[in-house]
Amino acid sequence: MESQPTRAQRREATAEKILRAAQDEFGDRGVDGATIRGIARRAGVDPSLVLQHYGSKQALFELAVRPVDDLRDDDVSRHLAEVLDVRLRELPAPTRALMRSMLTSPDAAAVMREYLEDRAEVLAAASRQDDARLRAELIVAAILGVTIARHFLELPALTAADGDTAARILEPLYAGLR
Amino acid sequence: MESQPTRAQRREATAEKILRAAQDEFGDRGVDGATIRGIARRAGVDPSLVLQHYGSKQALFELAVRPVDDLRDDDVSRHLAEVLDVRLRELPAPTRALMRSMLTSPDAAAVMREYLEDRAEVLAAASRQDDARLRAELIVAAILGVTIARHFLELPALTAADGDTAARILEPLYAGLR
DNA sequence: GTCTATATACCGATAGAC
DNA sequence: GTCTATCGGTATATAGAC
Repeated sequence: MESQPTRAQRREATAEKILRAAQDEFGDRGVDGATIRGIARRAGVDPSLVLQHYGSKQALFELAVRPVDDLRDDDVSRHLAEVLDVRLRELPAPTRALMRSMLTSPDAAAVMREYLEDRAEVLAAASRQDDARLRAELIVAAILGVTIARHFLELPALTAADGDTAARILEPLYAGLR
Repeated sequence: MESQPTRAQRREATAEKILRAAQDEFGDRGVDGATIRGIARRAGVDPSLVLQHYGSKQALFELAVRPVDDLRDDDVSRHLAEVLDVRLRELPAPTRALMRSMLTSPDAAAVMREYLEDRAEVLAAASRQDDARLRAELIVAAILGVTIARHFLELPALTAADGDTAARILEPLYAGLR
């Protein structure tokens, strides 16, 4: 119907490129440190296009940090090994952007809190312990700390370790949940 | 020798007041979010006095986040209960300022890494396990995550819990270190 | 549709009046 | 010693030229 890629398609492709650049920039510098200009530079577009497409820096941030479902948490017994294997390797760009900003942006903190509460609820639901909810929150908090120590602080032994080894050491935390 | 409080004493008192205000401001907004003007407002002094006393925002930050020795970690067996009891209650102002900025400021991240490495080294030294260092780093990382979840994300069950209960649940982590 | 130019608002830091 | 005034820089966001 149209010659080559549609105008709408080209516009869509540019928007995608900007969003990915935003995730990288937010992931490296945090909400406050990131700039529209920096995002545009990464995407290879004009700065005004960024706001043309997404309205404001804040709106773009909220799209950029929408958590990805990279974990299948239906199998609780495999939860730890899986999550650690994922968290110790590479962090998805939206997750990295969210974590980088959660201590300085109330909005990012709220998104992270809801995400962790969801995961804690799933974990606690499988248990019959009366303190299951506290145990579950301690587990997700511990994994959060390990992820920060690995990707943002780079503690040496933790950075060198693989997911299975770390999972074996943290395993006892899950025993109390059964 | 001098009438009432010395000029030097008054100057010292003002400097102290500014430093405490800076710890609060950095603790609430992070390095980037904090402003010289905001610190001066909290301290009830003129903005120019802040730089008059401390030279630059960065120099003031480095003084403000100097970690406090609030933990006696010579007794490893009591380590967990003690640290959790402290970390779950109130966070010292310098610690709070350091944690708030560690994800967005490379300098703050470096200070936090060194602090955690020190603590991990002390913990690992008491063990004869060959993976003691990794176990110790996992422990300090977990405590870091719990502290963030409690004071910055405010996970509900964790916020309501007391140190002893949380320590009892996390206790198995230490068993593997012996 | 894309980019240039700019309005508006803070910031850190400095110089100098009092 | 303390504060006023300001410099120079950078940010978001907008309006209009092309």
